[in-house]
Amino acid sequence: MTKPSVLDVARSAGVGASTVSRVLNNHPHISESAKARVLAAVEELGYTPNLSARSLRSGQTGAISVLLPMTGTAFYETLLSAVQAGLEVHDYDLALFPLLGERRFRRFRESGALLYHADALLIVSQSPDQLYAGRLPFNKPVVLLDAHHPHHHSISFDNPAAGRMAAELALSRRLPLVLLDVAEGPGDWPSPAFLERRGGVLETLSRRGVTPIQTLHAHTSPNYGREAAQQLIASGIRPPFFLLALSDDLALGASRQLLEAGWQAGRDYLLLGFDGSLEAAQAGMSSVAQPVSQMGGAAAETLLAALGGGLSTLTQRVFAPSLQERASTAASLVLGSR
Amino acid sequence: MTKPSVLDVARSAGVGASTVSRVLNNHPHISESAKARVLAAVEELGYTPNLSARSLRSGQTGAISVLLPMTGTAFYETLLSAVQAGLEVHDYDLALFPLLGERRFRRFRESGALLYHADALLIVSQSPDQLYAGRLPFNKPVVLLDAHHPHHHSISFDNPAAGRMAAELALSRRLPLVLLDVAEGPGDWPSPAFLERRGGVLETLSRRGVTPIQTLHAHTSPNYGREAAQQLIASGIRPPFFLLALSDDLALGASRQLLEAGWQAGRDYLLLGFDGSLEAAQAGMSSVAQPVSQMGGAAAETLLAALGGGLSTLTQRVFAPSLQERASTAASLVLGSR
DNA sequence: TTGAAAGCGCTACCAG
DNA sequence: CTGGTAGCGCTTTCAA
Repeated sequence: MTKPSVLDVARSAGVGASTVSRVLNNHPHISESAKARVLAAVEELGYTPNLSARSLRSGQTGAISVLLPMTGTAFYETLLSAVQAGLEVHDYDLALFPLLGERRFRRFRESGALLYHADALLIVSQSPDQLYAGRLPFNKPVVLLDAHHPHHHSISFDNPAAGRMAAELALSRRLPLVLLDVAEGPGDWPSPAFLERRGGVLETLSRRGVTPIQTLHAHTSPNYGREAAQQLIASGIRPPFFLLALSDDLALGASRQLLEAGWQAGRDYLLLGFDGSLEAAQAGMSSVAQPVSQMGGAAAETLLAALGGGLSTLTQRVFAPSLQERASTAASLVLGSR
Repeated sequence: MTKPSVLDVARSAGVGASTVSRVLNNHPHISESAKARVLAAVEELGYTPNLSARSLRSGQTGAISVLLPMTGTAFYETLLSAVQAGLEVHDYDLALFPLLGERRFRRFRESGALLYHADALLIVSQSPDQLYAGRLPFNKPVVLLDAHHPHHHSISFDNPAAGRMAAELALSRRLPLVLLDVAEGPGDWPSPAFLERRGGVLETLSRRGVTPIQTLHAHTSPNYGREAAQQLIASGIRPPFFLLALSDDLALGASRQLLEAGWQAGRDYLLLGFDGSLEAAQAGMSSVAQPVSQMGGAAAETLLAALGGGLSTLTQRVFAPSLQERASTAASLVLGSR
C-alpha cells in the first residue's frame, strides 16, 4: 500500500526502469508496445512521479518562488500576471509566498525555513536586508522587484522622483496640504517603496518651506484609507485642501469616506494618489503612475537571463513615473470657484 | 565552483557527513567544538542545503500547495490568511499557484505540469473535474475549499441557499429586478460558487414567477461591475429598481458607476451583494455573508487531519449564509418615498 | 530499442 | 559523542 515507484511500474509492465522513465519523458525511439504497456501499468498502479527525486537528479524544479508582502490588491495581481506571462513561455511556474503578517515573517527569518523548492527567487517590495539579517540563504539567482539593493539584480520604480512629482503638483495648487502617509507598526513595516515616496514628498516640501497642516497614517490597504479620512473629518478640517495619499488604494478609500461627508474630490478638495491604477482612472482620480506591467515583464526577462547564466553584470532597471492628471486635481478649485 | 554539499562542509570542518547533518538539524548530544567548526565551515563555504535531497530522504516538503483562480481580491486574502494561521503552528507553509488566466490553466491540464513539491493540495474555488479531466495526478491529501466534489474532502458555503436568501429579500421589496450576473467566456469560467448562487437566485425567482427586467454579465472583478452599470444606464433604465449582484465586488463597482450618474444605493435604487466583505460594511451595503475566516480555519483543520492520516471518512463541511441588512436595501424606498 | 547500474544530496541507522 | 554507509526515486550514461 506504499506509493509505487518507477521500479514497480517497470516490473508490472515487464520492462526496465529506464524504459519507464523514457516513456514518461517522451523520449523518441521507444517501441509502441513498450510504451503502451508502461502507460497501462502507470494507470493501473496510479503511479505519480516523485518530484523531489526528479529535482534532485536534474537539479531543476521548474518553479520560481516569489516572496511578497501580500496578495489581495490589484497592484500585485497586475504585477505578477506580467511576470507570469513573461515566464510561462519557458515553462516556469510561479509559486507565491505571501508574508502575510509578522508571524510568518519571523518564521522566515529565524527558523531559516528555506521553503523554496525553486530555481530562482523573486523578492517583491521588500529589502533583502530586512528579510534576512545576513546573507541570503539561497544560492540561486535572486531578483528584486519593486525594490532595490546594491548587490542584487533589481527592477524598480523611481519612487523618490514620484514623490517629488506629486509634491510639485500639490504645491502648485496652493492649498493647505494634508498628507496621507503609511503607518509603521511593530512588525508591520511599509514596503521600502513607500518610504522612498514619502522621502521624495517631504524633500520637496521642505525645500519649499511647506509643512502639511496634518499628516495621517494608515496601513497599506484601501480599508484603512477610510479610517484615516474619518480622523481627518473628526479633526474639524474644512475644505478646500489638497489630500496627497501615498497610494491609489489609500486615496480611494479616503475619498469614499469623504464623499459620505458630502465632500467630492475635484470640487471640494483635491486628491492625488500613486500607482496609476485602473480604479483611479475609473474614479477620475489623478495619480503618479508606474508602469506596473512593464516592470513585471522586465523582472521576467531578468529572471530568465539569470537562469540562463547570461547575467554576469548587475542588472538594475529603474522606471520613471508619469503623471496622470484627472478631475480630482482640477486647477479650477484653486482659483476659488467655491 | 560547484555548489557545496554536506560532504564538502564535512571535509572542511574535519568531521563526518552525519555530524554536519546533525548540527544542521539541531540534534542533541553534539560537542560544542564540532558544532562550532561545522557552522564556521557552513559560513565559509556559503553552504545551503539542497531541499530536493532533503525531501527525497524525509518524504516531506513542509509545504502545502494552493491552487486558486486569482489573488487580487480581499476575499482570497482573508480566506488564505485564515488557512495560513491554522497551519503555521504546525510549520507548514502555503505555496500559492494562481491560475491567472486560461493559458496557465491549459498548461496545468495538458502538460500535466505537476509543479507542487508539497505534502498536500488545497484546491480553491474550482472543481477538480474542470481542472483535471480524469484522476488527480497527485496521490497526497487533497482538500477543496469554496468548492465541493463527491470524492474529496471539502469546505464550502451553501451558495444555493445564499442565492435563495438574496432572491427572497429582493422579491420582498417589490421593485423591478436587475440581475448582475457573472460572465462566462471561453476559457474563463466563473467559479462553481457563482454558478450555484445564480442557480439559487433563479430557482426562487422562477418559483415566484418573477423575471428580471434585465440581466447583465460581468467578469468577476470589481472593475467589471462598473462596465455592467454603464450598460445598465445606457439601456435607459430609470429608478427605482433592485440591483442584485452576485458578489460584493461586482456590486460595489456598479454602485460607484451609478453614483456618478447621480443614483445612490438605498435612496434611488436598492442594492444587494454577496460575501459580507468589509468593504460592503463600510459602504453601508447589504450582503449575503459567508464566514470566510471560519471556512479558512476549517480547511486548515481538515488539511492537518488528512496529513496526520486521521481522516478515513470523507469530511464535507458546509457553512450557512447569513443576511447582513444595511441601508442599501432599506425598505422605505419600497413605500414610494420618491 | 532496451536494461543495468551509477549517483544526485541528504539523513537514519549502526558501530564504535 | 562520532563516522561510515545504505538508500530515498529518478534520469542518464554505457553496453548490449
